[in-house]
Amino acid sequence: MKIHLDASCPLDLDATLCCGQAFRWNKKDEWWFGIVGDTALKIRQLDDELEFENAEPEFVHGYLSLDDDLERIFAQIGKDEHVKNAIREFAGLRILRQDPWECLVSYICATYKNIPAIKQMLNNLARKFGEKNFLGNETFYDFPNPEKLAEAALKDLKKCGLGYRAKYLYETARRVCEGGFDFERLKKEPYERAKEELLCFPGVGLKVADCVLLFSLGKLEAFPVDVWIKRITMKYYPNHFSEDFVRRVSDKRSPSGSEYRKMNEFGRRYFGEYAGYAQEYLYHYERLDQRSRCESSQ
DNA sequence: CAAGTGCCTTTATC
DNA sequence: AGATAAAGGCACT
Repeated sequence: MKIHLDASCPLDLDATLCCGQAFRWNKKDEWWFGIVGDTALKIRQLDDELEFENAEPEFVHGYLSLDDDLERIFAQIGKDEHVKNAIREFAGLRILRQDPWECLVSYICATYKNIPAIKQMLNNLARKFGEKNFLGNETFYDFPNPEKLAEAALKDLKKCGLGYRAKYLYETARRVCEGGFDFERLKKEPYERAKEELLCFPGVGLKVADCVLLFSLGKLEAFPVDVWIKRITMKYYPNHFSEDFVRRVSDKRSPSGSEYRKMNEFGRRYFGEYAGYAQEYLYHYERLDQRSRCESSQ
């Protein structure tokens, strides 16, 4: 199957799948392999052609958010040279529409971990608790649904490398099952309301909630502030804060709740209704930039 | 190769 | 309210 991308619908598949918003994609040769819901997917991009196996075009179109109007989004978030440079570099990075449950679990696990370790944990969970799924000669595992994880023993979750996060996942899975928690309903709630509900789950703080809102609930105004975004904000946008605030926040690793709220509100006010896109472009740009500095110094 | 640092933070406790 | 510490373990230098 193929989807033709014209100039009005840019896509950078590599940036989209490797920028750290989703953790279960792997690239082998030209092809990306992943599993979305219960659909194992093989996909590649050749210039303006998107080629894939095992899914309908509508499904791929939706997952990749090809209907997000990037022209309009760039016009709104392109407030300064920092974002504009990032847009120039990889225009076509898109926010995926992930499954909310998988996304919630992913970011509960992601706290205080690096991306390779997060991938490892999620793969362990899928291998241990997910259903087998085949595509060609390859075996994939679905991401385990709430029931599967709610049945899991705490020690088996720990074996997946979750550490102290295991008990948060254990408790969250139970609450989602018992309450029949409806993520689809959350998509219809406004940002603040949906955020409040997510914050009730153990292991979910302000940052994790913002990630789930942005990456799976369609709240493009969400502006997650992790260590990178904190550094970026203090480095490029210090004049939006008091000198004292910048000094205090720059010195420590993670912000307090009120400091988080200040940076989060800045992002949403300054970048507007698509602040989440600005966040992702800045995040990816800064990380690539640092990686290239490392490589060139070797 | 060992040891140190950092990691898309949250929670408990003072 | 606000600061501080503790919580796996893996990856990278």
